[in-house]
Amino acid sequence: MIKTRIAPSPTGAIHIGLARTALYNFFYSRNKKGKFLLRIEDTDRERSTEASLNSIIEGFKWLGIEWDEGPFFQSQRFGIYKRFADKLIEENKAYRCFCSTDRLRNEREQASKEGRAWKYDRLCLNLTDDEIERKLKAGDPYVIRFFIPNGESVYNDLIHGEIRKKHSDIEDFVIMRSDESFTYNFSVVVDDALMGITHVIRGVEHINNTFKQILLYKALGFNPPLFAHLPLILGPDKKKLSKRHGASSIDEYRQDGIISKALVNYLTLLGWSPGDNREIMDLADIIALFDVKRVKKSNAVFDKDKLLWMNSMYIKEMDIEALSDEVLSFIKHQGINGMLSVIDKDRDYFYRVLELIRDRATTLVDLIETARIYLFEDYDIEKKAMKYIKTGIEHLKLIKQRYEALEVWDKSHLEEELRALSEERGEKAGLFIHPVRAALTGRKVGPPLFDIIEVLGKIRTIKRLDRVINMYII
RNA sequence: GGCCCCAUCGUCUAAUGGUUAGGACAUCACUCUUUCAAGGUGAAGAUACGGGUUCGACUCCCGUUGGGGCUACCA
Repeated sequence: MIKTRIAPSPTGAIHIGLARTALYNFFYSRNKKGKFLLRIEDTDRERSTEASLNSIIEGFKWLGIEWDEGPFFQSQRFGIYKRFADKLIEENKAYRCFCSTDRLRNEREQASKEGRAWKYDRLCLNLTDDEIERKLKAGDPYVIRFFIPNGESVYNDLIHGEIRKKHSDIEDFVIMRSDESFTYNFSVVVDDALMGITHVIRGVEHINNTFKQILLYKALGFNPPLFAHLPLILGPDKKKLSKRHGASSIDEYRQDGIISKALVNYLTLLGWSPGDNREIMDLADIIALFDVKRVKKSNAVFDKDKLLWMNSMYIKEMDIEALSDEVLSFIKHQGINGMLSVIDKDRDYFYRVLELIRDRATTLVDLIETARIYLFEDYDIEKKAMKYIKTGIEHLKLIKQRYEALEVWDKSHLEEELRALSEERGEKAGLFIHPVRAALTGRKVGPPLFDIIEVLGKIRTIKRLDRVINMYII
């Protein structure tokens, strides 16, 4: 059985790249009927935070990502790593290094100034047992470095094919820090091996690490898993997407009123496509079709416009109940006051309002702002709408009288009545239509007028017309 | 600098070595229409460059250029 994992480090909110990697791992495991696990890589004590951990878990849940095992925490597994590190030292596959960070930094700086490459010079490899013993006794701080043997490594990347690298290009990297915590490359190998991960799917920035890790797998006596390296998601400037680019965490999109299904759908298509021209796909479709073999090699620029378009498609085409649920949970998540009780009072009316306004909304924020107008009677009247009202005040009075007397309240009767009135007066229907929309919604533009009036119902309509007319009586 | 990865419209992408190089977003035009959208129709828009291999190359090989990533006691 295959097993994949997502292994975030809790040093910030879920950014777009992490979300997509998680999604691909999740899809792949589901497609292959395997398992998917969550592991928190909190070996960096300095940067890991509880807040970040919570927002990652909450974010994955929002995206609909479900893990079968975990979360596991690397910070709780140092004992395990220690055993394997000790074993490597015993077998002379790793060694203690007492070099000061100052010396290392100076060497590196000097080398880069002279335009030459530098890797650790193995000074401490030549230490005699006596010297090591003495330093240990003196309590000198040390790190453990992994000894890179001579040779070359090759592996077959599921996306990129065969990639090779000479060991002479890899340095004896640190696996245990001087504070006895373990570095990423080491803990990730021990964990992936022990947890039975069969497929490691992650960003291309890890290709170089892959060779270090494969060497570690072998030194430790484990079989390496299969690797698939995903293309990067870039900002508009074609640099790796980051905080610099504005909204780079999924939380920001959530707050902007993006529906998680739309975000998932969009992210899925950044680097992968099913091969036919399908774009709008639900989770079941994606899982059924997903395969890492179809993942692109080249990086992709994140296009917010297309995300917004996709979000608007979801808003337009979702079941009305599902859309309502999205709106409700958004309101709760954002802590918007006063709306929930009004919606609950008349759920059917809310559905009709959503149906009326959904076509014109791009985000949940738009949707809620517009819904407000229909839900509350104290809606504001925009300047542009006010102009229509001013010039059309007499028409408003006339149509109000007619509508008060109207018995069948549906859009065809409403339209008939208004058109009859305008014809009687030899005027264009627009002279009525525009002021009425302006009066009823406070907006110059919006849905077709008779749809608005039908949804509003007779009571609200008359009340709203009165309110506006009265503004001019005083 | 060294190592590694990548290269189709502005962007996301499709194309067993044989297609008028397809679709989507964005843009523009037309259409529908009481407004604004949506929808419909259409336009414009790409194989980075140079060499090979081949009857035939977006596709395979080499080089150039360009872009990106990594180069820590971060992950």
